Amino acid sequence: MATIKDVAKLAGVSPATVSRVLSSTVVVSPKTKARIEKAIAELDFRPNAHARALVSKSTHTIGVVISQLADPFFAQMASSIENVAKKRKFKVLVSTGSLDAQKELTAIKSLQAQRCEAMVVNSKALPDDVLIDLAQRIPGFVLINKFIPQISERCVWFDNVGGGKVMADHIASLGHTQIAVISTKDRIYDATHRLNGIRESLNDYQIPLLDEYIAHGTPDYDGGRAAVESLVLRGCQFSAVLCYNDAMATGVISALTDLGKKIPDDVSVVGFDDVLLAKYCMPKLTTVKYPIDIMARKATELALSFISKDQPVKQVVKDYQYKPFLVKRESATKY
Amino acid sequence: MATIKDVAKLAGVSPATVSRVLSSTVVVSPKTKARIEKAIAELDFRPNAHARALVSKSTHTIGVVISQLADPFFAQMASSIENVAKKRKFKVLVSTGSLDAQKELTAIKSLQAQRCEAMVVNSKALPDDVLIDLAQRIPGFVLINKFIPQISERCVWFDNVGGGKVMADHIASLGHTQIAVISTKDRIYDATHRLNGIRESLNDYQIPLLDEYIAHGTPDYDGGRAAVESLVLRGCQFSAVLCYNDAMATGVISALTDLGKKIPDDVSVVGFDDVLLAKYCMPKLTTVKYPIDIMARKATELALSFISKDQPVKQVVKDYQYKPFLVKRESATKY
DNA sequence: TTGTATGCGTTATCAG
DNA sequence: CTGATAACGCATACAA
Repeated sequence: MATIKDVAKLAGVSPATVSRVLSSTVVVSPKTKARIEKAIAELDFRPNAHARALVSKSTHTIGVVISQLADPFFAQMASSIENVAKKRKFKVLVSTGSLDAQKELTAIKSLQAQRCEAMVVNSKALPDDVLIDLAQRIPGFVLINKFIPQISERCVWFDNVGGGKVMADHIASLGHTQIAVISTKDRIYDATHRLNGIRESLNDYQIPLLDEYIAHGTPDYDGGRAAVESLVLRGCQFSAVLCYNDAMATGVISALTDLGKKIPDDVSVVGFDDVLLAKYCMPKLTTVKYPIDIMARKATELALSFISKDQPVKQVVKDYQYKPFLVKRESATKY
Repeated sequence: MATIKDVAKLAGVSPATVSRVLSSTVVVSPKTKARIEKAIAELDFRPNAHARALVSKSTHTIGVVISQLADPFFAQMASSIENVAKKRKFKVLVSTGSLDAQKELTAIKSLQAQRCEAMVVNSKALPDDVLIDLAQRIPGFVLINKFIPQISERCVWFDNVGGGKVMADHIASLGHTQIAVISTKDRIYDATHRLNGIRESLNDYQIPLLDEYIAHGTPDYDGGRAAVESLVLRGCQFSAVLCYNDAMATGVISALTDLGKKIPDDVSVVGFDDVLLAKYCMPKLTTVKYPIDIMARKATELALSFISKDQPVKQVVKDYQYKPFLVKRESATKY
């Protein structure tokens, strides 16, 4: 690939002058400018971003860490981030961490090696102290899925406990008393928080939640199916199922349907997240809204604001918590 | 952030020696090596990827161009690419082109500026001659969604015409004669090809396909719904609907259900792509499999092979065409 | 085994 | 308005 020198030679000027028309920051005579532009086009010259990064000490890049690209939830998140980044002329570098602390750290380090100025990370596995350390080292570091008091101003997070409450409240107020919960196998705090919320709510309603009524599975369609099977195997009787996410809920519905149950007439099912799928499936999923698009947008703007030279009005906000709310559709009804 | 000089100073050696332990290509005495590693850890030193790229003239990066990250189909594709890239220690740079020729070109140029060595691009809007030109300029350039004779060895593509045939054949052989087609509003050749395949098949079966039985909509759930409405408005009578993709198919099912139709008893619906959603929804979608995961893997390996220094056995393959096949599930049945 | 010097492709400073 | 020149952070050829 042609370099700036090649262009300079072809146009009969110095590299410096070529650089000037590239950045169009200094006035260059129209004639030479035209000559240079012609040379650029002729050679199909593309300024080397690495050389630029090196000398300008800035990359205009925002790094994103998520567990997996294939998950619709994360794809949505990455997409939202890219949208606001694009507006600010920032490149996006996506790295996946797959629920593994080592891999998450590797992903972040790789992003650091690329000298990302900002970083939006969804960390499922890294301990808080590591994240705190990272946040203090990286100017544009923002967490998008958890709250850590010491770096609260860098946390955009979702109230998972509240989310668990919302779904349990709904089902309880609908008159259900035999309630099963389907959670994820992955040992991640989201699941624990949601379960805690469910417990709190059910406790308020004085509805028991026995351990055997809590089943686990992979956080997808198949996991939902498997969890239902284990529930049935244990002889559990239930008229409502609260699921860790929407994908599991669709699996649950499928498995229950196979068992001859009507949804929601025989069994009510509630999902979590409100991904696109929830609206598509039949019956449409009653679920808890996780406003990941808004949150991702906020996180990106926040990260970018940290590295912006024009320091605007100092934020008074302590942290950025987003609240869940119920989206009532068709999969849950009165007992 | 600390540089190699800082590390060298702290360890009391020259930058060159630090570089040597980093690349571990030359033997360094255990003692100094230990000292250097201690310094690296102490300073939290992360080699600057840009400086490395500059001097080594290699970035170990593969660029990906897709229209939008949020689409499950593309998310799946990006994910597959990342998986094989990761194994080869390649970074992935994703850029979105959103069905717009200008934006697609910008995305590719940006990737070039980053000096991506390989590139897997899904181009919906760029004219063939531009793509040919690009392919000749960029060593690791691979197209993942179309066939262009002049650069056939860089084309990993799907037989969309065959896909259209497969779905129409299925429905026709099931005894349907009143068939509606729902296509996308976007003027992209995929849609045309699929439609051509449908026409060919129906022609063989001597089943007419009137223009008014072809409706268009955005390629998503809402577009599917809207298309059904316009079909009904026109007074079309049909017992089967062939859809441009799975998302539209779910919209179609939803709209028809609202109209009091039973799927598949009253109307059969066939999707396209076989994204995750197709298995999740109810009834489960009968659809045409688009093996995007395998194709993405292939495309990545191909792109990487083009830039690999150890030139293996010269490929005899002319191009990489993937064939559609029907996935029979629940949404289509006999007339 | 280690250090010195040079260059990768740009931008920025300083003369002219 | 334009041209040298230095510097960005690192890897490597060449010396020692």
